[in-house]
Amino acid sequence: MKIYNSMNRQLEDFVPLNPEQVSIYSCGPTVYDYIHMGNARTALVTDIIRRYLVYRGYNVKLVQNLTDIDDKIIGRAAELGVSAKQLAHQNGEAFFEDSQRLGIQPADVAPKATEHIPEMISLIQTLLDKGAAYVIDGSVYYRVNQFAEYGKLSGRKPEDLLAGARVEVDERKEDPRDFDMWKAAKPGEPSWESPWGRGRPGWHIECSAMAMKHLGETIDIHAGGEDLQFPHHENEIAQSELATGCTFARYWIHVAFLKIDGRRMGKSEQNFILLRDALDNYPTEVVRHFLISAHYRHPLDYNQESLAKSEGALRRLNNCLDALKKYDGQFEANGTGGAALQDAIQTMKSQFITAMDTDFNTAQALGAIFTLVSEVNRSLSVSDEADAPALAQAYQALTESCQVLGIYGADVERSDEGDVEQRDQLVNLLLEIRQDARSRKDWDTSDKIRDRLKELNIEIQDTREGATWKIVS
RNA sequence: GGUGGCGUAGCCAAGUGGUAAGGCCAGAGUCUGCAAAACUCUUAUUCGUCGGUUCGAUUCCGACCGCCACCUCCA
Repeated sequence: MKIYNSMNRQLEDFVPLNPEQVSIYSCGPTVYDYIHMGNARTALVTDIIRRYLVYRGYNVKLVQNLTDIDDKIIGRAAELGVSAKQLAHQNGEAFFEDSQRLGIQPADVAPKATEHIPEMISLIQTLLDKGAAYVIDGSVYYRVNQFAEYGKLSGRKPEDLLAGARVEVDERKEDPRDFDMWKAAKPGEPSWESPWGRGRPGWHIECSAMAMKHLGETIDIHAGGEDLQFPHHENEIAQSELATGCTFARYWIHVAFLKIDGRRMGKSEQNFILLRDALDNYPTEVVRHFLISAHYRHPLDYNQESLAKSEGALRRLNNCLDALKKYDGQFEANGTGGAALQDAIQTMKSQFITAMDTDFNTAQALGAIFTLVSEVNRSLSVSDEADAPALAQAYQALTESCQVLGIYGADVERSDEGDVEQRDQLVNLLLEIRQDARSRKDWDTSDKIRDRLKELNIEIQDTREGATWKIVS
């Protein structure tokens, strides 16, 4: 298995530090609002990496943090007239809810910054003791020139950083590159007691402290949006590695940006798409398919057309899987046919693994899946029962792969079981009556049933084996 | 200004030093009382432009054009 490590800007063999358990830290959202599609992309990439590692036999411990105290939260809370704590709590809960709706499996640990203040203070103190930090007016700054490797993740040289005309100059800092780990409290803002007076943690120290607390001094995979590479991840490395003397993270994964209608999604552009809004308009699997239709290191554009394409692709997949379902488990059925299909199944399996093994190439993996879908449809269209064992295998191979990607079977049946059963019986009764009418060539009655059911979002399909129906939206 | 990335059919998107996955759309067909749905088939001598290396490049190198991201809070 290979992972593109942004630390070295190349594909590297993935060898976990501890073969018994792969550790992953994923930078979660700052909970000043509902999460948007960009957050969702990063969270989904992490989810799929984790699912795939599990599929490949690894145990995985995933930590995904929530930044629940920062300037934006304080500012937004003030606007809304609620406490920062309350706002962060609400949005944190909403984040879990939205993630679940996207079919993201919960992290093993979802630490919150405000619940790790002692760990952060302790880490800051360690850095102060090592001379890698200094205190000014109750704030603590990291002394970047104490860390010789600063810039190694983002590939930036000190002079490049210093030359940046856009760096905000804080005259009190020794070096423009220095960043705060502890911010002295301002009146009216939430604050915590510390050896340097009341204040709150800086953004970067949160992740260093929480990652190390829950995963140890060295973690296998650290993931986040590409915008976090600098300065956030760079600063995490500086803090953590200077404090422990160990490599902080062995593989750095950066997820490319999601764009909206060709433009960068941003507050200033007024084009934020919230995940919950997308999920109100499209099924979970469609949104997931869209998000993995391009490789995670390439930009992806969110627009109606793209989502419609994913809808079409999912329809094709689901039709195939629905048709295949009746063969589920029939491995021992009679018949030796389906040799070509057997080959196609093996090809799909190996292509799927090759694709995912190569830096989690979900787009390529989807290609393998859909190639087999065509193969299956072809086999199904000749409808040779001798193929049953091969079709059963195809069903299993397909659902297994799709479940790694989370594009099949994620939806939960929401309706009450009893009602569903009764509805099914009623619809089947109508179909029976319609069939009687059809055998009398009473097309008026037949069409009326079809049309009226259509109005109720129940679509009848006349096939060779008789009429079937399904709910459409 | 510095750093990095991208440019593949109508659209989206994989990919490889040896001759272009997959999806959507479109066209044709199968099925059907009609329809819808579904399924099948077809659709890039060509991978931004121009050079170079090579027996051979979309794939490597160089230049150019175009687009984008980061350097500031941001997934």
